[in-house]
Amino acid sequence: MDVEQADVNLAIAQIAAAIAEPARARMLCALMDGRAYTATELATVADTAASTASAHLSRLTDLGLLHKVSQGRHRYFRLANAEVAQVLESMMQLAGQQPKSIQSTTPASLRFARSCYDHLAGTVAVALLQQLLKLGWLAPAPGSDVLSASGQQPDYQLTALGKAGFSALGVDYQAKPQSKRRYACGCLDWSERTAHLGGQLGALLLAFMLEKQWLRRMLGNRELQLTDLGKRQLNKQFALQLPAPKG
Amino acid sequence: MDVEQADVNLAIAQIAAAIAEPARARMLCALMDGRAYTATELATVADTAASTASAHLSRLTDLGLLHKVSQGRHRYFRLANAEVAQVLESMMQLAGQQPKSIQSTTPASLRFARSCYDHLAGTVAVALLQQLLKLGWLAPAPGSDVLSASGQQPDYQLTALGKAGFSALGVDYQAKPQSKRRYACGCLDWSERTAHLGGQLGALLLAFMLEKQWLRRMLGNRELQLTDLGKRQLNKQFALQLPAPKG
DNA sequence: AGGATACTTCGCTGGAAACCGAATGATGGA
DNA sequence: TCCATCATTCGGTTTCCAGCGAAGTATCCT
Repeated sequence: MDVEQADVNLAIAQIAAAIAEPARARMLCALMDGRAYTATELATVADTAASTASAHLSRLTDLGLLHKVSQGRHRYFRLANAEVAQVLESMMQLAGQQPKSIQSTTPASLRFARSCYDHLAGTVAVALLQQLLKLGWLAPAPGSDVLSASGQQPDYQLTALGKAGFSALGVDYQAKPQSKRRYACGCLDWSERTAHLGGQLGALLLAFMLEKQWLRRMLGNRELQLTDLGKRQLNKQFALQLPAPKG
Repeated sequence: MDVEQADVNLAIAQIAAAIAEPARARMLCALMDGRAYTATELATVADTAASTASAHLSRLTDLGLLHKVSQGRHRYFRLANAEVAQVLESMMQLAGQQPKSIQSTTPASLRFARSCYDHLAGTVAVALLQQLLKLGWLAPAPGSDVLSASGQQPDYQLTALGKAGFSALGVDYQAKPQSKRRYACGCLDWSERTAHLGGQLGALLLAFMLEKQWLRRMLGNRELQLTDLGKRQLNKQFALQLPAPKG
């Protein structure tokens, strides 16, 4: 057996060892839904102390099985790529079962709409970003990884269509050159686990929606309430269909 | 998380743990060529003592990753099914390499043609069985697993075509009712690692080929020499193309 | 029948790693 | 600015298992 082959075997053994620990296997299975989870959540899934979970997550990340995205004081972990999912998928098949994901225990009202720093987050925000991309108002910026393969959230740029649309709405999309902040970028949504719109444009948009009474701040927390006006306007301006906020 | 999900995670962890040990990973990678290897060979691949390898192989077999076939004093191990190979394949892909197999160190002359107890084995025998199946002289017996999924080698039966063919050749395919021995069955070939023809019919066929001088016994070991006559006859009677015996 | 070969079982040892709690950064919210 | 929360690092304990050799069983080869 030649040296190169031995390397492959060793690599396989390392990968398998990373999955072999029941706590880590639980984490990885939970991540099979393709979303990102925080370290604390994964500690819950794994049923271990936070410190133990942290060590597990470090190992999985170092080995390249997971991808880590820091956002504020949270660390979001997701599967690094499709190949990792493929390995887990094939093992699940061998185990004779189908993948499931863990249940989210986030309060429904917070999941629906809330502020994320200075921009909108939650179900509404995720749907809005996807709609803006679908309508062609926004486009991924050149050189930006759409699927955040690099671990960075993608950048977006306004299209001509988007500029016209926001102008017509009365949104001053011409951001003041506020320091070096990114203009428009994806921001990982902690309830939906996919991106919503962040950056300067996201902040402008939230300010606009609050000013126009599409959204109302709830007292005491980051929850936002979508008004009837807001619901109608989102539907009218962006053809956005939303489910009723549960809870 | 519900109970059923926890079971899946645990199963995955167990599978991964079985692959995680470098020695076992080496064995499994060697088995990726789909052939069967003996415990001793796999101990060599794993670079461990025979006793250690035996424990590893037991674990892999108990977990359902390997299949064990006893033949004489040898134990042949192979991957249990395609799903296992799929898991390893995906891990190899993740490791960024392609599978290779270990080199066989069997003397070439022995690999080509030899006796296996009382029937023919080696490259010639494997090719012959496949040709008999292809020509329709033999067919898998009903209720017999063709791919030895049950761990048993498959049984075969002579078709009408086969009976006519052997009659014309002068092979007395009507075996004497020798105890309870199987009439025609696959027999794992230790150099080719796929089945050749065993059982009463296999024994009859070898006797016939020796009598007709298609094969000659070499002195001192189980090696058999394919004569020029034998080569011509195999080609004429069975349309069998053979590579030249190397070594 | 006897000797060689293939494999397994047993008992023991050593090293690797999973685990937790406490202490220490890092960040957001009031 | 202070506090709460999220996450990581550190130290010490415990559990697990891979490893070997020796002895035992099965099978073959002559």
